[in-house]
Amino acid sequence: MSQSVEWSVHCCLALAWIETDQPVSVAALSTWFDLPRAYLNKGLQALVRAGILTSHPGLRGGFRLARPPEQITLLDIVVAHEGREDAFRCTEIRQRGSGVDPAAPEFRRACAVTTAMRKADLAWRRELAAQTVADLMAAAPQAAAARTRRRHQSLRG
Amino acid sequence: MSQSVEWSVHCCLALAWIETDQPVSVAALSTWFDLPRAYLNKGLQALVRAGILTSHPGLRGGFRLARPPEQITLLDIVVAHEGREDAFRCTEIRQRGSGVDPAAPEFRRACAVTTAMRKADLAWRRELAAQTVADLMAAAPQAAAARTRRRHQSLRG
DNA sequence: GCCGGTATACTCGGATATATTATGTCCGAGTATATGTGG
DNA sequence: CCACATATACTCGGACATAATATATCCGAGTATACCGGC
Repeated sequence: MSQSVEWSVHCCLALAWIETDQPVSVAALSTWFDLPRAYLNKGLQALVRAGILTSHPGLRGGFRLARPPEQITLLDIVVAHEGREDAFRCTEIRQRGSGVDPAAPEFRRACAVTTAMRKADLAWRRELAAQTVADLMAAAPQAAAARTRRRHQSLRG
Repeated sequence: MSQSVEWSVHCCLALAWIETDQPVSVAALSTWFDLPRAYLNKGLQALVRAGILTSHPGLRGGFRLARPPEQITLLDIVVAHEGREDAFRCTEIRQRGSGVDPAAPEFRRACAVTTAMRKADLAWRRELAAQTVADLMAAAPQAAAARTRRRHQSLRG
């Protein structure tokens, strides 16, 4: 899985802990987490396209959460990066080779292999969808939230 | 996910349906499924290293299942290709940046983000481990098994 | 007819290219702010 | 002192390189078979 997913989740957490409407620049976030600024920006753009964040150009610009942390799931963030399609791609190799009629009734039903894989994929997605950014905020230690707010304060000073 | 996973599962199904101890060459398998022979071989080698298949060189050589279909899970096959580690890689970015003491007590506990991701990963693995090749044999239409056996017969003729 | 040695055709296995994707970098368009100027 | 035009510094956004990985291919080492000659 893309590294950007991890970065994005931590950035969303930080933006949620700030508890303010003023945007946070990618420069600040990249400094806080010691990440390559330009590439982090690329990842956050994906979240903007997915409607998870909103971006604001100009001085004092940056990124904000597009909606409350309770309404942002891990699945949302993962899908923003990896896309909505399953990790397992069925290419229907059961229909390949000579002497196979693609119109045969047996192919009306989905491939058994694909069905099994999709079942696992759905379980994975179900767990991701059950965890919101707000849940992570509650699970993380208070020190993490405090550190984020401290860092945010020291921006203006 | 690697394409080889799909190929491997279908090959294991074929080997199970054959119901014989004589090995099947990668040449035959690649013909049956219309796949690149050499690259399919590479994928099956991974299964051999994982102990799922056994390989037999020489004339009339090929691949066999190393154990009964009931004892081969989808997780076994996936792990043989993708490795045992989680798709999500935690790089502990919570500890990065200036003014963070890596020895702080808060870091004794696992990263909340990683924990959430791992929970989803475990659910995925649980579903994969619950499905054996034998289960797939039962779920697939009889026509698939029959076609495989027919193909195997026509090898010697 | 039977046995043993040998040639052979076929097998896997790993070393070697190519294509695709992920990662990383750079610079420009655009905007909110700060500043200076005139009223 | 206030309003306004302007300059400016800072923002994101996408176009452009590089590294890593997945995909594909080729050729060699090794083996079970088939063949052939000798007994």
